[in-house]
Amino acid sequence: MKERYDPHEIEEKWQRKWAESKIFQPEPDAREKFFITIPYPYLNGNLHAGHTRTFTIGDVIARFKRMQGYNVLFPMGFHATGTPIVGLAEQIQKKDPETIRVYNKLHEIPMDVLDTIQTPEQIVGYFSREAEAAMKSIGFSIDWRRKFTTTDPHYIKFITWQFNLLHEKNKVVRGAHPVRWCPNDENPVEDHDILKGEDATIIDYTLIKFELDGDILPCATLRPETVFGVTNLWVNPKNDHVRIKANDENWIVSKEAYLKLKFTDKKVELTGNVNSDELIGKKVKNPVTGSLVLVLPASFVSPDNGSGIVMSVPAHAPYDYLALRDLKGTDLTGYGMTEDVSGIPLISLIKVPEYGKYPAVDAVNELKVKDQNDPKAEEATKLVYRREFHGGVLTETTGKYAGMAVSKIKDVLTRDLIDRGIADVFYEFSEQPVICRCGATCVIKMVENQWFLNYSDTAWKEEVYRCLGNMRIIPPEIRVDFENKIDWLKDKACARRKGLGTRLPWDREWMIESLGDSTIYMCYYIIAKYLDKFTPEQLKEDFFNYCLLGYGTPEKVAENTGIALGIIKSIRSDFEYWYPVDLRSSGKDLIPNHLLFFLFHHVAIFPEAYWPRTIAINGFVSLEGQKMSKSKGPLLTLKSAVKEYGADITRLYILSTAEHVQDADWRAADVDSTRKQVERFYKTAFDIIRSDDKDDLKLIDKWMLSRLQYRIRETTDALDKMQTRRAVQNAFYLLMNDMKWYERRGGKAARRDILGTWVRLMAPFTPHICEELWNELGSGFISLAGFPVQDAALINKGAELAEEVTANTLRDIEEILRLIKIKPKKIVLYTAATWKNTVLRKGITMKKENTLDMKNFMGALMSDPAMRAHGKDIPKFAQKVITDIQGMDSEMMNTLIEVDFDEISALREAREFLSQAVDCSIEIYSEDKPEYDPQKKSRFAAPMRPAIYIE
RNA sequence: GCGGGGGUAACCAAGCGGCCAAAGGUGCAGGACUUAAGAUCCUGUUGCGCAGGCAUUCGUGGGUUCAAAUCCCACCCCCCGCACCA
Repeated sequence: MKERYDPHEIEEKWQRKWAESKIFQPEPDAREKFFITIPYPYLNGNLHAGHTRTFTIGDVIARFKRMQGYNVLFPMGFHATGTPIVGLAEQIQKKDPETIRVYNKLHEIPMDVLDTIQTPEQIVGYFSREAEAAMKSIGFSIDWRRKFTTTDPHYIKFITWQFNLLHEKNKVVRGAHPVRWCPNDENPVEDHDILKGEDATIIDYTLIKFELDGDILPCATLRPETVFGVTNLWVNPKNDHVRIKANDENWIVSKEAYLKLKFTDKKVELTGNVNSDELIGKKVKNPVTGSLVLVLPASFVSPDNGSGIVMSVPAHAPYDYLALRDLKGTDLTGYGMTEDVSGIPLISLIKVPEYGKYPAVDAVNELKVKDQNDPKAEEATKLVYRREFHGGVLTETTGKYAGMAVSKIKDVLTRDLIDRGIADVFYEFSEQPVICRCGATCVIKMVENQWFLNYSDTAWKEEVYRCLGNMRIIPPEIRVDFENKIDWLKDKACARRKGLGTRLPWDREWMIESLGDSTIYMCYYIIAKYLDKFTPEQLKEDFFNYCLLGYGTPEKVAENTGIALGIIKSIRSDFEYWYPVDLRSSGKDLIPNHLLFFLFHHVAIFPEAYWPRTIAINGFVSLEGQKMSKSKGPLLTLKSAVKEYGADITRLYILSTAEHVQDADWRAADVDSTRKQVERFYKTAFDIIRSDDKDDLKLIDKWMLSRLQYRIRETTDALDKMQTRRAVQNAFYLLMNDMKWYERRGGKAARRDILGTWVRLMAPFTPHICEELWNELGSGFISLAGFPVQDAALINKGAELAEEVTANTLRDIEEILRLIKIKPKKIVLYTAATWKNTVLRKGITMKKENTLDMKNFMGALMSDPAMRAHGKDIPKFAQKVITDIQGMDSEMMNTLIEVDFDEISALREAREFLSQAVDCSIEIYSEDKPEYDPQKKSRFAAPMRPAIYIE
């Protein structure tokens, strides 16, 4: 080995040797298997620091498990399905300047190369080559024989089989669903297509059909239960209204609402204009209560929201109450009305703790809202809504719904009303307007005949729950996330009109959406090793049915497909060996989508024995505090990080900077300091390897070996819980500090031994440098060596206490010297008298028996004749001992009473060290027999705390 | 709004009932080494203190306990997700 640490040389060398010796290409054997997968990367860019983190965590666990003796399978593939790559190809072909800039600067693709990746196929080819090279350059222990891309013909056969199966099992069904739609492009709009209104969500209003002489006045509301409290309808005289035919009904709505309705699943046809005067002053029938109510004018009614016709519930809606109040004294005879509007009685239907019978009235008074045009009306509305939603209960007014919580009523009631034919659902953006990149205003369109995965199916959800219940989730806190998301998941459209991927086998104009085709592909890694043994055409349904599900017989499959019988049998037995997935480790962004679907599809397709075992989640990576972005920057590619720092330093840094779901922040300054630490590690190791220390083990060696056991235990425990940061802290930084102290204390004899363990402890994190060092220390690859196991026999509490006393004493002396600011001539230490140790032990014993108080303690002590000799010193000391013991944890107490610790000889062994450290001669006595004690300092000695006298 | 996570010293970040004035790293200051710089190693980094001590700290305000950064209650602030998009 070389004296100077050269990461790139070492890393290339060991990566070559790993590949040559094929040590990461596992085959089934007698060992217990461990199958770990990380979601394959999507090929619309280069791997970045986020991938680096997720994949490195996976690799560390793979290496850790391998060293623990598991037969580890860690494969990798590439995801290319969907629309982004097609879109990217179009942008590159168009030479879109922004795209060119992003891919040249952020993704570091040279301009001449960029010219050669014009088609989706070229893009996929380029990025998969780059990704593989990058993952190799950072030393991932991946079995590359099993790589594939989701656009491969073999894979398409696999997905075809899967979807046919799901279709048969009724997991794929037909339906309609609302999407954001650009009428100009005639396409659904995705987030990045939106110019304005990105945050707008689709909310569903209930449309309640009030009747007017054979016409229907639909009123959109988010609170359908308030239909029981309707006193009138509102129409804005300034708005334009139209009469339309909606399916078989005649509706009257605002002109704007008509335009929106055209995109819904209703067949609408314009049949004429309607003047506001034709509506205002008329009486309409409430379809739910049957009562007749007036249509009245109000200025707050917007034509853009809902149908443009609003039902009025003044008891619970501040706007309605205000508008009604505003009408007081207004002359309505122009509308042909003679009714006294001010006499309309309010109808209360919700009881809520914060308010009286009419919450809207109370809120308006509370906030002193002037009229319907006062901005505070909005505030009052939100306040009432919030309180009624959370604390409100429906009253008798609502008939059979009385007693229900407001928060629970909406879906139930809407369902009931739709079933009775007196309501509909109407979708509306939560914010308006929503503008497409092309400049057009977006609408909500019902996409018909869409294919769905019916995730909302409760029986299916139950199975997923059961699966989750038997799984390990890391970290455990996020289990509740999964539970919530399972509840929340609705049917998911699983087909698209464009993009790369697999066609829906029974409806070939649709492409299978790309999240659906990546749910059970982990089992495909098992097949992927054999791809040269058959053509895609040979992969018929019964091949998968047998190999993955065990249906049928291998002989029949061989006959039917022409695939060699032996191959079919091998694949099936490989599957039975490797499956299920033991660990799927992923970034937290995939929880509400991919990981959820991963579970759903596994429970739908496989028997319980093959359901996933563990999911682990990690957070994102930011750069110098800034959020990373593939499309906007900043971006740090894996390739450039490794190029600059080397694989081991990059790995160690990214693992040590954050734990679990926390986001990691990549800071160049900190990476630099990691590099220094790694260099120091290398230098320390180099010195030890070069040296030739043979000596008997001293107390300090025993201390160091004892510390090492503790670090082994912590590192192992941390890795079991996938706490990479804690693992690195223990295996690297804390152990490094132990080594510093050990060397400072003159430790030598155990160094080589310790290094052998240390290097193995570090091997999962920094495998290359550890191979290089192991090459000098052990035999074979360290990647295949045994992970250190704690040796309880090497734990030496006595040695640890000795070092603790030494270190504490040194600190005390230094503190005193700092304060008195003199150059000492001589320092004298006095260890505590025997009787004080006896008192301490007695105190601890009594504490453990829960009998320790001053009275008991004194009684017990004074009953001992040997103690009475110190009678006058005992009370004060006993008091101090009680206080000290109160602050001790049980481990410390046990150590102090169980370990036979000779304080004075420990200090004597450390005398030379202490003396050098403070540059002064040191004498050590026991308080029992202080040969030199001019200031009577020895009486201040306490166990583990020698008295100090400085001349 | 709903759901989840989080607020700890100059900064990042551990700790989640007791050796906690609080791990580790960074930064800063001092010292050792060196011709010097760098690297490395020590020491310090809330305040006060000429004997190892004391006082006050862990978002804010209350409470429980012999003992709270850690448990309970209320409040304030920050971050993330809410879909048909990978």
